[in-house]
Amino acid sequence: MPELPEVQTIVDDLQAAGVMRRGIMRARVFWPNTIANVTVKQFCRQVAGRKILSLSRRGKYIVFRLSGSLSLVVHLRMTGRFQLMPSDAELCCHVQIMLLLDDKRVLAFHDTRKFGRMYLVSDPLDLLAHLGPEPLDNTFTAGHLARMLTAHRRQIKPLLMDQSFIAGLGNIYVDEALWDARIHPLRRSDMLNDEEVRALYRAIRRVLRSGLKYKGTSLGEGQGNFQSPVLEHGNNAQYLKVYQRTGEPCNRCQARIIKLIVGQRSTHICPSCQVLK
DNA sequence: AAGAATGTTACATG
DNA sequence: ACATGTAACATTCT
Repeated sequence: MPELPEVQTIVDDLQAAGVMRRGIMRARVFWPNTIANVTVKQFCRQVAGRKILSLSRRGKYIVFRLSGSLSLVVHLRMTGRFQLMPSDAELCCHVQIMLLLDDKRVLAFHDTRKFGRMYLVSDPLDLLAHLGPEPLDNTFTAGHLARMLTAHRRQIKPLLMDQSFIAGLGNIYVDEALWDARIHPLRRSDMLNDEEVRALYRAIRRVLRSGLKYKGTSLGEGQGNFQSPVLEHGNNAQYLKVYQRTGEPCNRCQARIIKLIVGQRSTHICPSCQVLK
């Protein structure tokens, strides 16, 4: 569910809520499969007594750097979220992991579909090495994107969704970026002209910045929907131009938005603005 | 009640 | 080797 702006919002919220410098008294695991690379027993033993030194994001991963050269790396997948609550609060049945902090608060990992994963690693770079560049980094330029695109001959949408190509984009923001750049999702990556590549570069950064500005995209009130650790929804949904707007008029040309399937994912386009050449 | 859902990955096929 | 398709993970919402 969460893409770069949602994950960054979660990291920012946890920092603002004062999670850094807090100690972890103990951990409880309710869904063992959430722990990806060690046993539940190892996880609980390793995490207890450590202090949270820093929090950061890489792609759609959250990295908790802990004391003693250990990092807790979390991927929320479709429905993962963090909740901060008093230690005497009742835990929802979808809470899969619970971290008891030394200030009488609980950092709960809530995940209805149970696809989320946590890793304990000594060096996060090992786990994150497969990721492509950060799209909002200063070092990521349009020229850089152009070279990356011509190195493949793939459909542009699945390529942008590929985390080893570029990190942090998912189904919503890719659809939005392609609409913004007027590019059909099935266009071959190496066939875009310079103008289209520059438009795509600007569009990717624009839609991500919009998501960040409005603290993420929440599409409804359901269990799987995006919610930040302080239990707030993001406000970016109102600025979406195509995602989940099937049948509604295009903001540029009034043509009706249509839905198609690309790379097994639902895809929303304006059939008039985004033509397959 | 069938189908879809903000993600990733292993495996199969062309 | 590379591009693409399928299934799996598990649950809720429409």
